[in-house]
Amino acid sequence: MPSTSFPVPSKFPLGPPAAVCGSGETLGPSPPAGGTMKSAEEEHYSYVSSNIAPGLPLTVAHPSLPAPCHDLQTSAPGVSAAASASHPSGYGGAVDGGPSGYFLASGNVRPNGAPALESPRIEITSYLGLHHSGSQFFHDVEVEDVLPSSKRPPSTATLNLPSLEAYRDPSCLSPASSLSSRSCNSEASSYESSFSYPYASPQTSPWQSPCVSPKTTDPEEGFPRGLGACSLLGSPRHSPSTSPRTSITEESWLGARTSRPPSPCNKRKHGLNGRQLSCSPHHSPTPSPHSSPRVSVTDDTWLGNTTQYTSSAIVAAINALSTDGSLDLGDGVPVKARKTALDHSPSVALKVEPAGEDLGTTPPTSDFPPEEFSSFQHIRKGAFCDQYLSVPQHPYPWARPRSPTSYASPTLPALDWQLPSHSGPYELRIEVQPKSHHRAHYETEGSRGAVKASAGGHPSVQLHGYVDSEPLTLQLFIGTADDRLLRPHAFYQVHRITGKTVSTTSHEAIISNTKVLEIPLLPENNMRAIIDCAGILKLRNSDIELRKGETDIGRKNTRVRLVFRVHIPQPSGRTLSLQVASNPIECSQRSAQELPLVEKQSAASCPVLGGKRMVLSGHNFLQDSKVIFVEKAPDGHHIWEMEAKTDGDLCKPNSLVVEIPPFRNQRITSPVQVSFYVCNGKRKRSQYQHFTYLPANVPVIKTEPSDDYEPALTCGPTRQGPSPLPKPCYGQPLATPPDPASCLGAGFPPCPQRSTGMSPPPSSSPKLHDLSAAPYSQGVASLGHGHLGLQRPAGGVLTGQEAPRPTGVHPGSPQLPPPALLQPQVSPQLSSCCFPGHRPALCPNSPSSPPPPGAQEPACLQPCSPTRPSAMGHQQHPLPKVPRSEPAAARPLLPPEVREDSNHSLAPIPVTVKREPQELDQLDLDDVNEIIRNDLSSTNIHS
DNA sequence: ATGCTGGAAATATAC
DNA sequence: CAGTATATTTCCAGC
Repeated sequence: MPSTSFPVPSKFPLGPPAAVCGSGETLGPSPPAGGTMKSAEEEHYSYVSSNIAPGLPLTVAHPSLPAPCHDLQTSAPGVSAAASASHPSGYGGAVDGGPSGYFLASGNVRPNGAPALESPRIEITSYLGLHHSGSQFFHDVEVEDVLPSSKRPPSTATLNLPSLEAYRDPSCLSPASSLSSRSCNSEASSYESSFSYPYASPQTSPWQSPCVSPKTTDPEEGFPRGLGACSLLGSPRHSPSTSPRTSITEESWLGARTSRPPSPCNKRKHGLNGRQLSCSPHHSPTPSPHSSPRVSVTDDTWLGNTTQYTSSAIVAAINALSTDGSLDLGDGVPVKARKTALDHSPSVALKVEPAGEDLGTTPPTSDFPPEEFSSFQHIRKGAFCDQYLSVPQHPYPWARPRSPTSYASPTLPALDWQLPSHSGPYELRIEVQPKSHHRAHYETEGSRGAVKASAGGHPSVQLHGYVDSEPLTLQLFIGTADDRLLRPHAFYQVHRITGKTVSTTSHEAIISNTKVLEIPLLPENNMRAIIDCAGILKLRNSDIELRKGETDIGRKNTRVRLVFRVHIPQPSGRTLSLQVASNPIECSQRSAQELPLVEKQSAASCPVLGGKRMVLSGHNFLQDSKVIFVEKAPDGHHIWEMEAKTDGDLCKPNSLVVEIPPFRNQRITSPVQVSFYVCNGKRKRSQYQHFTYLPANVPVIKTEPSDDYEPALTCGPTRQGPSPLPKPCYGQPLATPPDPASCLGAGFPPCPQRSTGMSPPPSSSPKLHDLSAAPYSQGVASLGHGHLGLQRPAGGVLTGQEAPRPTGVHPGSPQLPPPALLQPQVSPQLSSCCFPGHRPALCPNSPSSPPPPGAQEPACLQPCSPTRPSAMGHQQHPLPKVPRSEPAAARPLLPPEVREDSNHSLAPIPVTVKREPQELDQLDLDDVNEIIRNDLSSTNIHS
């Protein structure tokens, strides 16, 4: 099929497309490629939609849903919108945020979207700013400038790439690009689905736009492919496998990029080298097969080659597109990869990204394939925003007409915004939680299937309170599961599963570098969807970490949450957005087999005297497992640590009985939140579980602590009571998510919505706090600890779980926290920040950069308003906040506790401070510092 | 033949 | 800087 499309190799026409849009153009290209390519059927759904989306309103609602359709819609629009918006604002985030809140009124703009979209375009500007890096996306121009011609051209389209890459991050472009490439590359192999994304592109990020557009669109599927196509180009060599590498391109580009050099790069390269070849710049590498994927990376590198690439890439791409493309690719690529690749060739292409880049730049144009492009283009243009989504989507003929719907809102809230799970009569709830373990698959592997429910079957989500007859679209993406605010996970992407065993139709879309699965919610099904179409794809850490804007590290950052969103059109013309996150899911093979996991705890609280027994339910408990209770200071330091007695005889792999130790201070007058974790050895610790000590005398009533949990937990409803077993507290958890409602809430703090309603409520408020707190805490803690969450103690908010992270998984986060947090959340801000400076990267990175809090915050506030996009709010908070939040969350809490603690005096029990924790923290810190360093260095370079 | 797994070797990183 | 411990990725093989 595709081939045809390809037709133009030039295809890369993407370029053209892009052109269309302007920035979008970039996208355009991609789409084409992708779109076309795609193959398939599956995709088509998407495609269609996508396309539509832009054009159409998503809304989707419509019946169309029926199938595929919906796809598009929604998301896209929203996204786009947002994206666009963002740009303008700044970075993406902003954009979104900008918008307003959730609701957005789409109305305004949206519906048509067009208008709105355009605005978004603005983004372009941004890009520019970004420039290259950022630019990735678009930039054709930019690219050109920057890049050597050779490269560019080929790549041209470039944009695409970005997009692809984009997958996630927006961050920075440039670097990203490289990254992306990698990603791409890698993907390539895998690709298929994924591909679409370009992952890499981190940059893209920025706004989405970049990404968005291109990718977005379709990401996946089609579009993406498009991208892919592009990529392909790039890849040339790789094409086969490597193609992906395209990345190379990127890297090459970068040259600078180098900056990043950081480890990742190195690693990769090495890797490549080692393995494949790579390295070399050119493709040469091509290396081997498999590796190929990686190789790509290597390639990436390399550079200069770009040119070469280009051509070759192009060729490759073409081939690919053509169909199959198979051809080429073949080479190195491992079988699997190949297959995929081929099929997807497009995908591959995508991967190529690099090429994309180039391409992007260039020319696009031309070629576009057929109609589609046009379509796309149109769409895009119109939409803009759409970008994301749409684009890709496809043009395919098939595509259906979309309906119209509604979707309007261009401005859907950014994915890193915290949204409530319920508002007014509506509640988005996860009826069946996913299993706590799901081994994610790499691009180089075949799918490992859909996420399943612990009791068999699959997770299910239902929207309660919706009485309209219009179908809606349920969005699903992979979110983080750490104690910071919920945001798209940089190292994991949702993977659409199709086949005989899948009963739920779905469509992929890429929003701001994050793959989003769109699933129809039909009134006839009581607005309930069985999620049997969602797998989890793991992106190589090295590919993601190189992205410029990326501040998180992948190592030991293997837990995710399924995040569901639904956008409900309101009579007022606005759109109400609800979100709920699942319990955490451990995606690492190793971690799943070795790390203890606490799913439930029979008690959530107990009087300071302790002595009660608590039953922990979970996995990987050993006879010698230890349960450590910890009280953390706001800054993350462990004020008190106590090993609880366990009954070895009663220990089973799935359950552990512990005796709650007495708290160090028997005189507390208010509940104190502490944490505990199960330790199977040095680096084998479970996540932190929340626990609350109650004043001995006081009959405390509050439940707050539990709030979040409570629902879930409830465990100790009373707290004290250890009831055996209560529910699952989800200990893990990440907290929030667990509860449906809660989850969101947390995020938002600001938000009104929830808050409004909720705030008061335990959960909500708490949550909010949590979130904020958490971030901060971490921030504060700076490092390691992070967990401050605990602190919240008072509040009882439990964040979810934190992990005792020995590792530092989040390391980055913690420290970076600020940055990291910022980015995500703040997006807007960041965006803005970034934009201006480009440095998006900087923002993130620079720790220092504290974000312009002011700005952000403001934003936040707005969001807060219920309707609004809380997004901002939280985003901001996070960022700027570090400070703030902390204050808010942490401090509040702290005060009490802290005081007491500090006083110790009170505390009868001597406080024992373990160092380990600290060590851990240190580790984290180190990691963080390293990251920061890298970022800075890269930054400098750029500058 | 394909997709989904579970295992585990090969690598890459962290200590 | 080398060696060891861990974590991540890639491969294999079975169903």
